[in-house]
Amino acid sequence: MPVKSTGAKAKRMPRAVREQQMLDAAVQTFGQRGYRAASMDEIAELAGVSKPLVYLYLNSKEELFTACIRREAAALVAAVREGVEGAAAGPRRPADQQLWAGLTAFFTHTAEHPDGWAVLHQQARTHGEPFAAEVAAMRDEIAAFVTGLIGEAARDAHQDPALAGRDVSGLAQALVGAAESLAQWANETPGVSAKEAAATLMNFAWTGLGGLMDGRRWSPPR
Amino acid sequence: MPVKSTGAKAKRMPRAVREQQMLDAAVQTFGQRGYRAASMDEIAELAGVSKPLVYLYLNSKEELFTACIRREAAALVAAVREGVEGAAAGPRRPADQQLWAGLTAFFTHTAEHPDGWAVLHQQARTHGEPFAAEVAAMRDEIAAFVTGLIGEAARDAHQDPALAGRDVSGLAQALVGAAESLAQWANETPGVSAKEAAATLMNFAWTGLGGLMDGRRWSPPR
Amino acid sequence: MPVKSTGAKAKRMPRAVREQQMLDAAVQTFGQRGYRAASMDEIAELAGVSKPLVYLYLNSKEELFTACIRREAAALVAAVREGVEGAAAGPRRPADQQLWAGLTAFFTHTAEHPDGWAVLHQQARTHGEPFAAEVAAMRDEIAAFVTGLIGEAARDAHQDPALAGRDVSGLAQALVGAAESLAQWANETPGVSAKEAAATLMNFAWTGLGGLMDGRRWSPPR
Amino acid sequence: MPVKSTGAKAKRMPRAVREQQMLDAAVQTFGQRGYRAASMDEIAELAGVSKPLVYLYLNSKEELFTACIRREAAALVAAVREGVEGAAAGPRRPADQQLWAGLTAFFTHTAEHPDGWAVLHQQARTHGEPFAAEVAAMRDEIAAFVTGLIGEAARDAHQDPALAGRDVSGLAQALVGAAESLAQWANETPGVSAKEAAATLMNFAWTGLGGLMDGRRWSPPR
DNA sequence: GATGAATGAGGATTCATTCAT
DNA sequence: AATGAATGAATCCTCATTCAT
Repeated sequence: MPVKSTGAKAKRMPRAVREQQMLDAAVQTFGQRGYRAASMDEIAELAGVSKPLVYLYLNSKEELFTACIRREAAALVAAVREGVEGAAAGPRRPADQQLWAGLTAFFTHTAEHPDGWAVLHQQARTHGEPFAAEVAAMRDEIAAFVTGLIGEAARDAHQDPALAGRDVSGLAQALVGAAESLAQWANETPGVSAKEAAATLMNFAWTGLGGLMDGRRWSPPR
Repeated sequence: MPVKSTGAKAKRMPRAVREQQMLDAAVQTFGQRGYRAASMDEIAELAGVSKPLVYLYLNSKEELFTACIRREAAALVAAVREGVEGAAAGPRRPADQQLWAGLTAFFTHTAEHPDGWAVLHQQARTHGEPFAAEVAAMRDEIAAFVTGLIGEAARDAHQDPALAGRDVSGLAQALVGAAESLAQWANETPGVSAKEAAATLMNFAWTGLGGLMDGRRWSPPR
Repeated sequence: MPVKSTGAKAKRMPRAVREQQMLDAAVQTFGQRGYRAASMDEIAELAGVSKPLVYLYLNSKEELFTACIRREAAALVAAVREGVEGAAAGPRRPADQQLWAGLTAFFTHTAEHPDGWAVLHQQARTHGEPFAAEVAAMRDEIAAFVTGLIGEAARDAHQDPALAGRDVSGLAQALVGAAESLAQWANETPGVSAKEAAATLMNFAWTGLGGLMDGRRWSPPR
Repeated sequence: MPVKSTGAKAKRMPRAVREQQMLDAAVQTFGQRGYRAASMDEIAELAGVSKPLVYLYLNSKEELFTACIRREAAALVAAVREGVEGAAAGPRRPADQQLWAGLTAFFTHTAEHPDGWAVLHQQARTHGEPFAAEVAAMRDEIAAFVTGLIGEAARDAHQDPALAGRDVSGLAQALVGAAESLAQWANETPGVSAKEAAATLMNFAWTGLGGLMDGRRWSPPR
């Protein structure tokens, strides 16, 4: 059963397709080698094209990297969005279930696209303002999303949000950071599934949030 | 009028001192530029010595980097240890206060040694097994430490600590991620101090941990 | 409403026209960037055609450059010829006025086609025998022309040409070189008009020639 | 008779020496190939060193080129200066003989250093402001020098030098162009020596200048 | 008549690393 | 104990040129 499509040596394909192939190769290479260590030669070879073509379409290593970041960030945000909103055509689900769905989608996506996640989490943040800014935008988008969920949860519990706006922001930041770190850990540690990571975080986070909303606090001595 | 101070042009100093100067320069350079982008030229110049001397003492870029990681990891662990144990010559303090002391020490140390922290957290983990392993050892040491504290806390509360080893690893990861995220957020957001971030995290973490140890869990639907 | 003008997007034009557009673009690019720095990409874009078409019509960068040289050289020679002969349908003018007319035409043309002049004077002479030979032919043509004028001037003055043939050749070479250099200078220096340059040279040259023909000489000491 | 110095494979020489070798190679290559066509590879090989050493000492192609221009310009100016002043320890010579000495020195030097002259005259002027400025400085120095001589000559002849500054610039341009043209012609035409060409030029120039200073002018018709 | 897709070859520049002193 | 001199091996990027349609 010979397949005609996506074969290794397919020549003369439309630009849009080739571009995606290049981005695939670039994400993989950047993710595994790191931005500096990844060579354009390797990326081109992996994409099955010559180097000049990569430059013709993507202009420079920097622009190629930026394109990778944008694509992967958009894909991750979309995955989380879909996880939260996608399934529920019916009545709005409670906030905790929404958070759970989002976290699951997040961990699933990062587990399925480890290179993309490495690009976002490890590479983009460590190679200068312009790249970091690109990721910061995504992170803020997700943080805002989580912030909304926490507020909703407070209302669901018929409680005055005893949490000031800045508290909520801080918590969201902590949550996102924890999630990022856990995703990394889950990717690196054999035998840890996305679901498991999601459950761990959810367990920890939701319980903690619950406690906070009950008014339990911890105060530094003195 | 020979000067003895650590001034720039001090010649003929003992090997140990020269080595520390080189490591200082290397940590700074690796932390700010990244492993690949850091050049031995720059490091040697910053250390005020010639390149061959760097090679004479530290053999290769890889070994130099490893030496940096080891030194910074040891310093961080020591700082946390000292934060927890150092002050308390008297009776053992309650576990929560120990954890608070540890977190504060951690935050303080990383804030005061941003390059060292960058080497450990960003560079070492993204440049191949051998380096990552070095950091993993440190992380495990800290995780074990925290595990001990949690167990202690459970005993303080007369409860069985119902947390398995891997759970603890995951929690440690989450904590570090949250801490890092909060630290960055605190740095970027005007009006949020590092201490405040630490308190927020402690609040969140301790409440959550407390909940967990009380047996409160969150379970996925169905 | 189809437009016939030489507007940018006119499609399907006869070969001769397209070729001239390409040469226009090439002369401009070669003149401003230099032979090596000019890229076929830039030329094609400036000409408003695709690169393969340039190759279809002109075969290679070398041939394109040669075509530029030939066209510009021919245009310059024609301009000078026309300056000298064109206006005078009546009786032959004295030699000095012919020379003046030729120089004026020369400086005017080079001032009006700076890129073409740059191609001939700067680029063609600095990129290998084949191109230089092309220009040398033109230069010799002009030199011969001037040689004739000088001889004529001598006869006009009813003097035995006290100048041997080789002297005349040398003088013609000197004149042409001086003219070329002045043209360059006039192009580069704001505020120097073609007429002014022509007058300067004419003044200098004609006076000098007059002196020579009067038998005034300068001899090296000893 | 084996020679130990300047042998092809002399290793480990002091920096200053190596630098001169590199400049020698660079001048030769730039002069013959042109700035763009000259490759650093070729220069390094011709200099008998590796490419990195060229970069270590001279930083970039641009800086290397600038260094060439500076060195050659200084050498040419020095040669002319020495030609004019050097020999005459006694009383000041008449201006015409000084000019003759200068021209001869100029011709001799450029004939003996054709690559250096090509760098100055052909390459430096066609590759952007910064390089051209470097040469313009030299040209101005020489022009000022010649201007001085002309003024002196006028005073020698008890005449007001009726030449404005820009006239002098134009004349200098014309002279250089004529000289270069003559030099090339002399090289190509069998039986014409460089000295003869110099005499021809001197003859032409001095007579012309003399005429100008006598107030003889040529005026366009009408 | 005209072009989108593609590449082999080469060029400037940098870097980790080593000798010889 | 310390260094000035030197390089092999990449790396990013560009360009003239050609197919297949």
